[in-house]
Amino acid sequence: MTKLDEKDRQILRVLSRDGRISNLDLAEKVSLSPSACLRRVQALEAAGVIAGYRAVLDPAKLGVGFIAYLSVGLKEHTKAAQEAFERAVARAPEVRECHNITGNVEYLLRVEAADLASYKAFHTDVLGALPQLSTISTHVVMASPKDERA
Amino acid sequence: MTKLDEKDRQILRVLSRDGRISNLDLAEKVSLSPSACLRRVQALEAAGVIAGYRAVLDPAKLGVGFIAYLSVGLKEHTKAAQEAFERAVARAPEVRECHNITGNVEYLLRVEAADLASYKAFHTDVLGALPQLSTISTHVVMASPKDERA
DNA sequence: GTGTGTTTGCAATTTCATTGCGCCGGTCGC
DNA sequence: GCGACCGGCGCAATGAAATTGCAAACACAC
Repeated sequence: MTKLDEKDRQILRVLSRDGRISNLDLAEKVSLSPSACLRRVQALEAAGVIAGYRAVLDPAKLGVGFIAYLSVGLKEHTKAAQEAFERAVARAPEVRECHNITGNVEYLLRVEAADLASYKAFHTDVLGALPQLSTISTHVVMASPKDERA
Repeated sequence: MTKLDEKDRQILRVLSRDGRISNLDLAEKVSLSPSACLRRVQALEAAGVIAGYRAVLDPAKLGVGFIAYLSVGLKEHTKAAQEAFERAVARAPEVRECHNITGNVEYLLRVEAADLASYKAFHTDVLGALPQLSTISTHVVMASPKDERA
């Protein structure tokens, strides 16, 4: 993959909105023949520009009624402590995202749980079991006016 | 859609990892015939459990080298101020997510930009143009050890 | 046990993805 | 300027997959 041209960007725009559009429809949307279009998509996949495809699920329909972002600070900033924390987070299904950020705290987590009660359980059982944590603050999501990565 | 059974959950699990798996392969993975499997998928889509499909793009390959989360506080907490802010955010392509959260500040944003310079431009031109903001703090993402919603 | 409403698997049909091939436009070397 | 070369395109043929009708298997309720 040398460089993305306007057609490639168009394809990516469409696919990031509808990852399961048929190649035929996609080709029409970007004004290409199906074969040319498919070849571009394959090239984008091979180049890693398209990292994969996902179904977007509705949390509410799955019984997830509690979503929060957590700022988490560690006691020690050693490599070992960070790795231990990241391992724990990787294992916890409630944690959908974990970002290592700059600022007062080291991590920002996105946590999804069924309700406040199961969030509390997560807080106690998962977070409470980690000795390396110093500060935790919970920010409950009340709404997401924009969520393009949903 | 009455209720999700184990097969449905299995299907959702597979599709959220690989949204473009062929129905044939999916059917095999969940031990169903292709037709039965497809009908379940269609039902899940119709019920809104599957809200859609997306291609996951690699930000780095697209020239996005700067990702940050921003805590944003408003001066006034009026409905009008919130709506104005949300409208502005909806228009800004750099903002990929905007969550209305509890805590010291009202909003948490995820912003993606090409580099620090273009982030600064966003900060000045977009955020600087909003009179209703009181506090902004930027948390640069250094890494994302877990990002299931990517 | 029988009726009712679902869900399944099979098989036929249609639609789609995929690939080989020749064509066109642009580029480079001479 | 001219011809060989390269990259990308569309067309058409091929094979694979999605989709649907239908009858059997199943699950319950009565």
